[in-house]
Amino acid sequence: MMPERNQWSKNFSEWFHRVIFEIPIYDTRYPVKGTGIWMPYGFKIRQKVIEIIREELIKRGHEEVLFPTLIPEYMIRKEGEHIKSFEDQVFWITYGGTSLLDVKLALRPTSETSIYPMFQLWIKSYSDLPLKIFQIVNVFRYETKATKPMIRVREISTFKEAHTAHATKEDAEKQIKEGIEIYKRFFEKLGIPYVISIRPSWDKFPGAEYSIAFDTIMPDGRVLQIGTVHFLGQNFAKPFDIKYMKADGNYEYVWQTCYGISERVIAALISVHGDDHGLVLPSIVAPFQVVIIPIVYKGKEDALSICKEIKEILEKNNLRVYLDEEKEETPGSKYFKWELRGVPIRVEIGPKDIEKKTVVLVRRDTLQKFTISRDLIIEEIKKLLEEIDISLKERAKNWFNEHISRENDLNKVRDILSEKGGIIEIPWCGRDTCGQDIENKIDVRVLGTPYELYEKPSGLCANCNIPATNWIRIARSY
RNA sequence: GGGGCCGUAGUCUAGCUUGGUCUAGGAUGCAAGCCUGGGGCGCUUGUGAUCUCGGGUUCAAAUCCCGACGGCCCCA
Repeated sequence: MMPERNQWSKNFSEWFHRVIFEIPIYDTRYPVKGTGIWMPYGFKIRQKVIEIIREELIKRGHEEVLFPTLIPEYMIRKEGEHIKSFEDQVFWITYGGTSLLDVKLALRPTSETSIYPMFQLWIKSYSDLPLKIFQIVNVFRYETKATKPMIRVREISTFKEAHTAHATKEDAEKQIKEGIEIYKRFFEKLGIPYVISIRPSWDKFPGAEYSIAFDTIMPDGRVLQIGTVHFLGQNFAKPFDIKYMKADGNYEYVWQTCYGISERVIAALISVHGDDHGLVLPSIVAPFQVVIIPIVYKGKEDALSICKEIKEILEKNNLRVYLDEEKEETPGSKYFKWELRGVPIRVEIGPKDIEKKTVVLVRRDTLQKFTISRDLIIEEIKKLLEEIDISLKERAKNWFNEHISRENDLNKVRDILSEKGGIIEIPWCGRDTCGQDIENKIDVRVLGTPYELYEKPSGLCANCNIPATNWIRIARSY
């Protein structure tokens, strides 16, 4: 019987708290608002996710670096629009020991202003370009609103930011496309559905020419931004004086891009695949892909040795396996525990199986049980893992698509968003004032216009009735 | 930006309105033992809270007041 998704969708906030706390993945009890601790199981998931994005970036010519956490005040203030927007969110270090610092130090809220002064030193000629680097670090933002574990935090513990510099505008725009491709592959590997939108001008990254963002839909219908790609033009190159010498001996400012993702991706990963029993992890990120539960009766302890043999065989075939040998815990209790943790496949081995040389396989997504011959275990498990991964992605995709629609009537939009949430596309005139008017009128967030090719709407703007020029996506968001 | 709610063992919670019977009750967890073991078994015993912190009111504060810290919700 397929596990239900009632708690998961109707009581998502509670569901989320429960799974991250009980598994445990993330402990929120640390006494600083908006911070938390990655527990071993959560850390393993995080590690897998990081491995994937790192590999994708390196494959496409990015090199990993590590910058300091502290940014001197004069540096963070160099780009006007940028600091204006982050001003209220910066944590400042004002003391060194007992003495007041002459130059205040910011805890990076993001790293443009710490990285670009070094770009200025590193980039001399066109042969230094393109420069493509990334780092995975923590960043700090003084959130004033209510914080939420992994989703709105004051210390973003897992911030992957890539920064690139190019000789021409065209090269930089090509880089934007590559950044988007990298993220698409990344989210597809994790099975997280998304839409890509060009953010409205009033919501772009401070200092950018334009911003493109990936959004997913959480089980409660609210939208979560899980990745952003920004075209910086020469907006930072000028204040930071990042110039290169062209072949003809003249100097030109570089063209830049940056793109980032954070642990919100992990929140999304955990959420989109879950059900009322807990997590369901795609095999690519599951800390354990298989858990073995021995069913040991008194006087029939030989199940354990067979379990150990099977564990070894599976591990030799590059599977991540956990054998739950805990003696005090009943099998039933173990089933619940490992279902909560989202292990894709459970193997049960008891006296009946030993007698018949079989094992029982249970898949986490559907909870279906199969009895198979012990000799076939490797093939069967590999096949089943693939099937589970495919059906997880499909289920997530289908659910996502059911939560995207098109409407013309703003009142209806408001009703749909408060009932089931999701993303709604409406025809729009393209004017900022009108877009912001929509946000205020029905208390929603404008995600932006579709990035991927779309036919244009033919009718009138859903808000102001002048001819529409594009679709605009709106949602309630985190 | 504005308004509201909450903080009691690891976790969830009773008690707070009307201060005294609270030596703070329960469930769950944890530990030991018995019994079990193919879906959270049962029983026994034990463990665990200076009632978030600081200040105030009072003969007396988990309970009332103020502040800080932390958690949550709603509105713009």
